Amino acid sequence: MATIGDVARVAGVSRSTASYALSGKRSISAEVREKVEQAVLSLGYTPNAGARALATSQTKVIGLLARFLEDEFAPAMLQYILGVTNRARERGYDTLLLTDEDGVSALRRISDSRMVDGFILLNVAENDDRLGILRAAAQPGSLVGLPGDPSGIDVFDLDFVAAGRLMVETLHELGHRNLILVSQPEHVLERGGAYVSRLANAAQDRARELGVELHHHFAPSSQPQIGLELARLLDAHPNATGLLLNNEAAAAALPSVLRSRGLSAPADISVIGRYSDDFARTFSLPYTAIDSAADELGRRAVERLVSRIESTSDAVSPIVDLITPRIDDRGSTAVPPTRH
Amino acid sequence: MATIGDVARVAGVSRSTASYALSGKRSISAEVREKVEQAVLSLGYTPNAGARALATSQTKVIGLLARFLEDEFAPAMLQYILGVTNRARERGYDTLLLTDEDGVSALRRISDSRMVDGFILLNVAENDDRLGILRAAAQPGSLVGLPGDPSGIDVFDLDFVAAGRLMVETLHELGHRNLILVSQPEHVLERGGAYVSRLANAAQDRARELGVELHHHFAPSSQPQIGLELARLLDAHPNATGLLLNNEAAAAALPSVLRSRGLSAPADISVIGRYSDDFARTFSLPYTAIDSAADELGRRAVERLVSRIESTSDAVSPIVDLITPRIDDRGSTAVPPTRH
DNA sequence: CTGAAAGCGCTTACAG
DNA sequence: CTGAAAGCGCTTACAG
Repeated sequence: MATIGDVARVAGVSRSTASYALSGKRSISAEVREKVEQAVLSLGYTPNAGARALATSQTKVIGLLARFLEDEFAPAMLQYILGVTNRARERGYDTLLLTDEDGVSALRRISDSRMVDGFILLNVAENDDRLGILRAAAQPGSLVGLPGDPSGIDVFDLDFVAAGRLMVETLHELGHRNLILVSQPEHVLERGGAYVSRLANAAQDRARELGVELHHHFAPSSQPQIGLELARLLDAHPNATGLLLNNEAAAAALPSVLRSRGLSAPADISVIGRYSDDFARTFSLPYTAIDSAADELGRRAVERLVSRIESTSDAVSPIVDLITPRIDDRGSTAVPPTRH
Repeated sequence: MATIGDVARVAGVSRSTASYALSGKRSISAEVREKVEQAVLSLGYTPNAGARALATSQTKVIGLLARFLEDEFAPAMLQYILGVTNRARERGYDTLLLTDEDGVSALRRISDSRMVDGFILLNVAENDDRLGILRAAAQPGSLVGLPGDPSGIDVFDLDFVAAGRLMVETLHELGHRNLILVSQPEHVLERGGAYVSRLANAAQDRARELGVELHHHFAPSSQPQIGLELARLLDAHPNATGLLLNNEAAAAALPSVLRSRGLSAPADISVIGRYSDDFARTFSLPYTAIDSAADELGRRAVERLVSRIESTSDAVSPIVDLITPRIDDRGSTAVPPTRH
């Protein structure tokens, strides 16, 4: 492989001149620039990334820490990952994907060896043990997922409080007064998925304010359990006219549950879910839903991280950026059916 | 960050001795080794990856090229990716995930800049334009997906010919003589997904040999089109007693299609799919299926790549490793119903 | 506007 | 068994 020395020799200039001609970091005569560019072309020169990293202390690589938890809907993760890799590339960065079981030691290993310029952490838990390492690391980081203590770090997440309120308000406005909220399993919460309770509590509070009866239940995240549980909940709350789903598996299972009971949405029951647009397409789910905005969260995390990496002053104060929930109306909500 | 120089100073030895003590590449007195290890611990020393890469020409990173094609079932990709990243880590490698639209230039960019020691290409097409670059690259590569011309490169794929035969044989043995095969859309084939026709042709040939009538159809890969098409096929072939699905969306749509027709598998119709075990779990699909073995393919590709990277002689001849299809019996096949 | 030189942090022949 | 030195391929002050 050609080196900058080869380029310099072919162009008949010094190595420093060749380097400056390529970086544009000092003025170069048109003539010399031309010769250098010719040499680069004829030699097919590309800078050696390791050498450049050593000289500049910049790798142009972002470390992406993905956690794959049991009982989590893994395909959803792909949207976050693509949001990150694609936007990173647009900003001139490549992505090192870290899927180690032990995120703490992966983070330490990559940080200490200076393999990346910054980190993005996915699936951040309420009390995430990776945050201590990240705060002490030499490289900046962005989180996707709001932890209990976000101090000192940039955080991006869906506004689950607003999401819970929005779900209730939307059906309340249509005239619903009796709703069921199906959350993810309780152990997701115990593991640190505080967004589950953020949404549920906000929904409860808003329901109380509006005089709406809200039945909140944690439910399994896999078939066939979730299907059975949905049927049980519909039996248990016969007066409920609306179903709020903060549980992807429940959304996927609902069509067949409704069909087998001879019900349809929104004629018999209104439904609002919370999942990604992509998830809706994959499963062809017909429900109005709050988009979880996975790719957008990934993109924002990258933007912020890159500007922090490239900013000279490191006194930029950290932000917590909660995306305002947006409803994708797929026509599964309506006024409640008139009882007879 | 501490350097090897710091370690040497604290341990009271030369930098080369410190380096050798850590690599174990020459014999070191127990006493010196002890002092060096102490120094490493007290300083929290980790080698700088860029410097090491520059000195050794080894990055300990694998480049993973993933293509996300329209009309492809994206979540399936995640299994391949995890198979690769996890096995790579076990072998001491990290993974650079490349999702560039233009795989050709991504491959060239990463190869020329010496950012990785080898490549794994996912979703390889019949006539994949990345292969030319890969063959000319300084780093070795493994393919997941069999191209038309695999010469000179290690290839890993499911044996789709055997899969087609196996599907037909399994139902033939049970007594079925009239089958429908649902393939992915024809444009998947046109785009280079030759596995579609490899499976279909093998199934056709085997059916002919066994005196089985086989109706082969390309079908859409998204809802609601695929559901309608399945219904149409069942109408068009009322005497068919078995359904072979080489189309993930068809498998996902089938439960509701059967239910709405009052049919059930295997009582009324036998079903064999071809998708990953993980896919079956996610959608809780009840069908017997040939596992697409995504993670196993990823793992094998890594094993081979690593041994090629680390082998001194580069005269190792390339292999084409086709995984023998394995049927996961979920009870959706039986003897055909007796007509009356 | 350009060049000679130092330095980034490692590894590894070469000498002893 | 250990050390001094060269070299990997860049970038960037320092000098002119």
